[in-house]
Amino acid sequence: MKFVGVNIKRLREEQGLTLRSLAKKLGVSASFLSQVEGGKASPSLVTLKAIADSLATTVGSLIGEGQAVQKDPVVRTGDRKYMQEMEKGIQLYLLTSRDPNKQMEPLLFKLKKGASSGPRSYKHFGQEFVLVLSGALEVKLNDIPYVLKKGDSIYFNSSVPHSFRNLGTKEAEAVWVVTPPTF
Amino acid sequence: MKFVGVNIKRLREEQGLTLRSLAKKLGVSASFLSQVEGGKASPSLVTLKAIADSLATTVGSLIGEGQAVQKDPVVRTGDRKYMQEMEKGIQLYLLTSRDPNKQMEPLLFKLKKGASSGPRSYKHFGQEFVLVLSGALEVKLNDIPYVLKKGDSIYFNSSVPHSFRNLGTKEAEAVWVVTPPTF
DNA sequence: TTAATTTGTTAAATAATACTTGACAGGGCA
DNA sequence: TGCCCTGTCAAGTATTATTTAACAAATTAA
Repeated sequence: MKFVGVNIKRLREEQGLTLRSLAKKLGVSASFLSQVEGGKASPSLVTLKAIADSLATTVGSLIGEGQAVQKDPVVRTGDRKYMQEMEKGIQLYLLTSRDPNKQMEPLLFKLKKGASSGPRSYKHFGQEFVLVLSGALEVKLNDIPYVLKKGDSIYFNSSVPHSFRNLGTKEAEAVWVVTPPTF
Repeated sequence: MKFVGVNIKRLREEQGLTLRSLAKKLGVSASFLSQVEGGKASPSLVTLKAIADSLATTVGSLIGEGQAVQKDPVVRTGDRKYMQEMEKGIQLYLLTSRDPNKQMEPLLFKLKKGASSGPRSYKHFGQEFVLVLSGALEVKLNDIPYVLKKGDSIYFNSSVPHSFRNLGTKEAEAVWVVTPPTF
């Protein structure tokens, strides 16, 4: 796992840290850190976590998870790819092109008047962010209802049971960003 | 690092995999996998990566990165916390409350007429998503300009040099989601 | 200039632990 | 009953994570 090292080295240098100073903070030898950076040694999970914390980043970042390069990064209003209706009256549009290395999945979420999603059983870990663009949306987390109007937003863990419902009298639109990507 | 194990176990069971079948796919012993799941042993980085791949997830997810529980998940339009002007005429508002375990950072991005950000030197790894809510925005990636109008969106790696500029004649608004969080 | 620190890197030794083998009890099913 | 499969544990082995110590090159101080 050499790619771990180069990232550590870059971050460390960017933060003006010396090999020894970082090593001291971590409680490991500078020599070992050097070997890790050079790909000549591979740290244990706990040390890697300590390194990530010290550099104010995540283990995932350090091992290069989600480092895709997009060819055509833009999705135009008219070119949004439509997902199947997940529930009656609920439409989803992809706001990015397909890419297995994406870290998040931005979607446009349209709910017709009265439409609601059943309580999604959590599939895997992750987090979600929703910003209401128009209309009114009720988001339930653990059966606790939150009413969101235009401009309101919400952030939560995907692991808590959650559902959406359009409360208003017209269609509701929202930006919905999920991590990690599921589509 | 016990929390690694429980996540593996849950995912494995969700996918209907037996301890031995998964172990065989990974090339490790079922016994060892059991110990890992039970927190009695800690896998090496490469094994953990293999596990993550086999379970169609990420190492970050497995070690529980970004598994926060938010107390008050909602941010109202009026309660958005204002960030300092990063550049002249550019305003940032937080769309979430502070939480060290967030995986992404959703921001509201307001650029006055003519405002532009200098080319951000990349600080660390990550990805960004921008959706234009009003006005027109020029995003430059590697000196390649993309003009985004209302409803257009863009997704790219933070590591490529990028900058923003308001092309229009009035203020431009955009949702800006960054991963991992920097604020 | 010269000496004294501090930088990153390497080789070899050791301490730790990742991983295996083999055996066990319990459950499902013929 | 018997057979096969499940997950778990103890003890051993093999691997490797980590340290110690020494080095050359670059910096800083005098």
